[in-house]
Amino acid sequence: MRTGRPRGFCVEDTLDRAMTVFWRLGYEGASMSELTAAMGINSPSLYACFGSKEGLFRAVLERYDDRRKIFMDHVLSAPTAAKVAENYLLGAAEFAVDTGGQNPPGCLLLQSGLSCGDTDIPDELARHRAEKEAALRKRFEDARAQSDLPESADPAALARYLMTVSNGICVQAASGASAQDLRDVATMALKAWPTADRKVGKAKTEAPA
Amino acid sequence: MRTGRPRGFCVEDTLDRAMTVFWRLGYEGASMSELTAAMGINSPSLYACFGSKEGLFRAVLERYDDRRKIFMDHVLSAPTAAKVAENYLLGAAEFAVDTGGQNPPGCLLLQSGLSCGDTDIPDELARHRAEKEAALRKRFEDARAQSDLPESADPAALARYLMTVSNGICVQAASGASAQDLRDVATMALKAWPTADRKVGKAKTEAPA
DNA sequence: GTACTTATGTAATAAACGATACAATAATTT
DNA sequence: AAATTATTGTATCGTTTATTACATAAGTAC
Repeated sequence: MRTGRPRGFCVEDTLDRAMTVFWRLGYEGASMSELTAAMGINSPSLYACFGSKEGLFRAVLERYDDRRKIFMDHVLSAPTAAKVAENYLLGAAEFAVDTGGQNPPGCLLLQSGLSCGDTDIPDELARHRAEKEAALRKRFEDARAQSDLPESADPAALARYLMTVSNGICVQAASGASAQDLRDVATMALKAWPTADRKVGKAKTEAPA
Repeated sequence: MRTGRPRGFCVEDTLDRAMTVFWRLGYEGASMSELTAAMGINSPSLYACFGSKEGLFRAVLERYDDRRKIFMDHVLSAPTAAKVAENYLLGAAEFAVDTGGQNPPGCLLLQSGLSCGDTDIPDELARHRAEKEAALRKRFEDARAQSDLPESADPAALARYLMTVSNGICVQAASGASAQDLRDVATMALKAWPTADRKVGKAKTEAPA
């Protein structure tokens, strides 16, 4: 068994509390004293466990990703590309206003460091966001290969579109938009989703669903 | 005339340089030493002129608004609501990647302080964004009153939708998206724009101006 | 029980932060 | 020319920042 004095706190719990602080105040705005206070530990314990402030933040990011992965897996497993898009945007709308736990509305990947002073945190966050976009793109490539999307559709553009709206939704949530506001935005954005190709010589209008 | 030793620098020039720093590093990430270095003045001059770091930032915001107002006036003066939406989103796409001067891609109203430590900067920025949204909403209310928008259209929801996409575009730009990427996103988002109501038995469509 | 190993709490570290005191300077006003 | 007034450069203020020494505590291994 592991020797030495056992750790007196639960790593996951402290990460959740640190996440809330980073989320609310941003990476730079979150001071070590605020973090240790929220986590209920002293700084030496924090440094022994996470190495540095940046190390703590990366651990928080990893935990955040774990949670988002559950959501993304659910989204990506939808039967059609259109349903993937719908699940993603409506899910993002719900997620953005869900202050479950004590997290502020919005998205950690945006709030914690869209811009930053001395570190490469913004790049790191952009990379995480790009990963989500890549997952969507791949899903849409598959969909097109299976004729679930028209040939004229551009999987990368569709994925980017969804990410753009999703990020916008997070910003709106952080600014105080309501759940219904964001659902409406998501629903409207989905109206732009491509339908089957229409070839020349065929009827160009279609009845609304 | 004004007595005393004259100021040795141009206020507007220094504001532009400070804007770049805030834009790139965020409100908190921008240190006074970095600001004074970029502005080419010493801290006493800065404090004499702007009062404090926050005072400087608000002056920068005001200058930023002046510039955006020119853009918004142009957008709002478009003849139809649909054209307003198109000008706004495509304009946002151009603006977001335009690093004219030395500004980073994106939008100051997002990058400089989506989250922040000790000040109410995020609220202040949200208020500025809300003003833009309100201007759009008002324009769409007028449009609906003039039957330029269907009666079923919700001006507030339309304005919020555009702001959401616009904010998302700014985030994408800050993450390195290309101008063409963003134009494509804007174009796709515009596909969701409402067209004339179709009522049963009555033709409500009208010829475009 | 003694040695070893890891974690904890207190207190302190150097560096950076935003903000000024002060004397010198450069203009207008009388 | 003397008095007044605002700006400038240098150098520094007290705080706060992230990060550690160090002695003590709490476990396992022998």
